[in-house]
Amino acid sequence: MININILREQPEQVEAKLKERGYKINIEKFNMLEQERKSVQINAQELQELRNQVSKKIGIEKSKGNNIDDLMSQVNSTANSLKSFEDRLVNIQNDLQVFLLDIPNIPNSSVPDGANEHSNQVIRESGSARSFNFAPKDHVDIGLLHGLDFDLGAKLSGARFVVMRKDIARLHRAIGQFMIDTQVSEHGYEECYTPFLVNEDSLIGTGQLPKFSDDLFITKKGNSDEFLYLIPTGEVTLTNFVRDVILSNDQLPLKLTALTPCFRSEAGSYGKDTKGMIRQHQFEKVEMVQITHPDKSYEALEDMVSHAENILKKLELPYRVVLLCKGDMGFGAAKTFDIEVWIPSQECYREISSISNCEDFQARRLKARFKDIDGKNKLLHTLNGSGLAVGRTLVAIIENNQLENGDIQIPTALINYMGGLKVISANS
RNA sequence: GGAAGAGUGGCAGAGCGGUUUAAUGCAUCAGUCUUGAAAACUGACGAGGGUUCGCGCCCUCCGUGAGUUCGAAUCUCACCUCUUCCGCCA
Repeated sequence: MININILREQPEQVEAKLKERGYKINIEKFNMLEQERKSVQINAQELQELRNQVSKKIGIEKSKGNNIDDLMSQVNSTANSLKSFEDRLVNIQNDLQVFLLDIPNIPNSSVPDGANEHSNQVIRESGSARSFNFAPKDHVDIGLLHGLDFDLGAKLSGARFVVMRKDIARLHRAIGQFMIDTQVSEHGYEECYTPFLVNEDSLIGTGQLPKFSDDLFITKKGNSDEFLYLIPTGEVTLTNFVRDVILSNDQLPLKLTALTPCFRSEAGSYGKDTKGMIRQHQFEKVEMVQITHPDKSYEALEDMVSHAENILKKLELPYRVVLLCKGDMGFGAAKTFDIEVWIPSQECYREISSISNCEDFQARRLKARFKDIDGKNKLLHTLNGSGLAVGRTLVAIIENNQLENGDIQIPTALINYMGGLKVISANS
């Protein structure tokens, strides 16, 4: 949620900045809502004050045994209009909230202009795409030899689900373990285990709701009308740790990580990446979250990018770091770096991590604050990023490390996690 | 799933229809004293919002949501969470 005060004071600037990221804000509507809110709120509060004072008097006079009829009629005469102003205030504040919750974050000034991914900037590349002396296969064909079974996934659950068996299943598990171990032991994150089902408040806090309910899976509790959402990312649970919390300065930064499954409906991506593991309804991801002092968040963003890069370096996978332009960023982000890994079969880089500084956008929704040295409560900054997506990493390893006979070479960093296995063989 | 009890400011804990501005203690912060610290003393000390150039004034919040009342932390109803016991269960 953007700062309503900035919207009040500099509506034109806000409008211009949001336009750059492709959002048209209705300033006229906002001004109307604000104007009404103001007058209704003042009226309501004045009547409340009157009621409070008269009620107090009634108590005093009554205890003295005096007649209170006049006071009673005085307060009763305003009761109806008080009720109506109070109701109107609730409604108008609701409308304002809905209006504000719909608005995406304002991009940081260091974010390049541009309407879509074509304007993203490649910051750096690492490693070079391996040259094959045979025609490399894609991970679906190689995976077929190793226990990667999309047909079985479809039978059990439908499209965009997969079953892994044998060495591939183990490799997948090894990747996740390796990643979270590295985040904890080398990068100083606190390991967490969180629920995978969350309530509405949590999703509003991180910005998935109310706007993007289409992208989520909803679960019903038995036959009751209670329901919970499956998390689309570990960001939701980890970031919501600080919802309604006031941290002290010495608790910052909070660095959290978790290996969680993620569930996405992928509504609106029909026909995109239909083959293979790139885009699944269910996948695993190691999430990094940092909760920082507002002065430190951009430093933390750079750190988090390096933390994700470190994983790819250890896995010896070629990748590049991309700075997203204004038009390509997610709803809550003020600045985002994507890390893309080389996928030989597609001869292109594909997103394997996305790391964002949300500044105080989520913190305002979450009421996540800290007590500054001046004793005032101020909003924190929240950052999140993948470190990394496990399924896509598996794809990258399968394809980049394939041998001509269909075997897959295990990256050195994972050999211990594979019980010493250096190659997984198609015949085993 | 059943039974009983409980949810009040950072923590502990009083208040159970009006003169409360939520007592008191601990913790925290500032000051006095001290070479310094501790102790003692003095004072400050929840959150959000409205309005004002500012001092300030005002509103809302005692698990959540409805309700009763001129007036609710206090009464009623529903829900949530926690504790204890019983049942079931990985």
